[in-house]
Amino acid sequence: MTAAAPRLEPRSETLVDALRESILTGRYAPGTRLVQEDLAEAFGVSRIPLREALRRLEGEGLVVISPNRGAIVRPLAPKDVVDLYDLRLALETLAIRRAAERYADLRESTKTLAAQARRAIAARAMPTIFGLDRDFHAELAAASDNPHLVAALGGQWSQIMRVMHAYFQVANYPAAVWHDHEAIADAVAHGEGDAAVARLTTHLSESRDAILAHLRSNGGRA
Amino acid sequence: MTAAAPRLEPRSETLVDALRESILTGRYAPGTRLVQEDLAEAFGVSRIPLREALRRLEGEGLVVISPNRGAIVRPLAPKDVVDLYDLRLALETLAIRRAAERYADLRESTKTLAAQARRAIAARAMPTIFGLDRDFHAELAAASDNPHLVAALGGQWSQIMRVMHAYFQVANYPAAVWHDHEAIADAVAHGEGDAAVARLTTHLSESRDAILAHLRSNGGRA
DNA sequence: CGGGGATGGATTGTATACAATTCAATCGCG
DNA sequence: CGCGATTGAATTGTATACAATCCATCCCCG
Repeated sequence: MTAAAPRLEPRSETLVDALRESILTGRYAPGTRLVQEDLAEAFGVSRIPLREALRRLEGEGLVVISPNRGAIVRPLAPKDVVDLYDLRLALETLAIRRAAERYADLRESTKTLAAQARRAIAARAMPTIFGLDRDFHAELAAASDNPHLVAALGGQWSQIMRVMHAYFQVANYPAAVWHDHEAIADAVAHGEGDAAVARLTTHLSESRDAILAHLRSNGGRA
Repeated sequence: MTAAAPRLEPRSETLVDALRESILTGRYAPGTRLVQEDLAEAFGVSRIPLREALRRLEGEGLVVISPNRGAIVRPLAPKDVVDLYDLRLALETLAIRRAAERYADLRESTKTLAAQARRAIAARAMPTIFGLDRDFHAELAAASDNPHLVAALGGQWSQIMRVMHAYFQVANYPAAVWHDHEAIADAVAHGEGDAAVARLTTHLSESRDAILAHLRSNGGRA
């Protein structure tokens, strides 16, 4: 297992995931210059697939590429946190409204969602928790039956993860998060869009404020 | 001057614009295979910058790339029109709300917007009209002072343009469009978010329904 | 005839090599 | 001593060449 397994997918695919991971976890801090040759050597590939990976991350908003000047990890100011959560609220509100409209078709998946939330309350390992949070919101998006919305939310989620990681390195997930998730899932399952949206609104506001408070106390650097 | 002027920007930059244009205008129809070598020869470049251009268009949702199978122009079904307009309404609603909140800071640009709309009523050339419509909504997005929202809307706009082009090849812009724009701009300029959103909602619904009716009568292919 | 597997052309994926651009440090001139 | 031009290393952008993959066709065997 130490030797590389034979590749099934193109290098640029795995590169995107590896680079994204490195950025989300803060291994490459905001503002860091991403020199193509260095990265290529680090990942054991040539610059060609690496450049494509950077282009895709640019599309996700994780890196900024200036022509002839190279790529940097996108800086992240407190205002970005506010803006991102504002946008996310609008998108997830739409997702919930559409999901609640078709709740009859969703009985199974919403039950799964709520059960997942309840199980998550017991979880402790940080990567697991991140994954569960991500999965919950991804499923919620999928329930909207709007692929374009799903894509838009997927793109934003990378940014959100970056923000959350900066925060949750020190603090722990408040248990309230999972109760919010359960409440949202239940409301959607009963077609109560307004209730679900209301809960989501406070859910996101609290997350955002907690992150902002943490950032400010730490001195929001770039 | 017939010879190519010295390039200022990288080839891939101009390529993205050229390819996007070709897709938006329908020169490359939905579902068309985009063979790298053919395109590279057509544009007089190698495949390397072309591949990067395709990656960026993938990020905009204009093309779909399957590993080892190549790229195609993204298909566009009637449901996509519904989903896109649903998403667009949510995004522009947020833009308007935020813009209306800071209307005091926006006096100049909203005046420009409204004036632009009035001038547009007289316009006749199709490319001009498209540009004016695009500019209006882009300025509206910018007025929100949320760069992430601007980026999200910018990505969606490519899709919208594709949809609109399919429609407006035969029909003409109804003059009502510009009156809607003017009304929206005025409402924003006075901080009346609700009124602006209401007008936007009908504006988009009408556009969407007109496009759907046209698509259905023509037989919605791919 | 009918189906499973080999085979070759077409196409994508990647490495290497080279050209073009940027940026900073240095030099020359006033 | 100050300031603009110059030069060169570092880095990005692109072309060419080659390897890997896919897909349709054909062949062989039942």
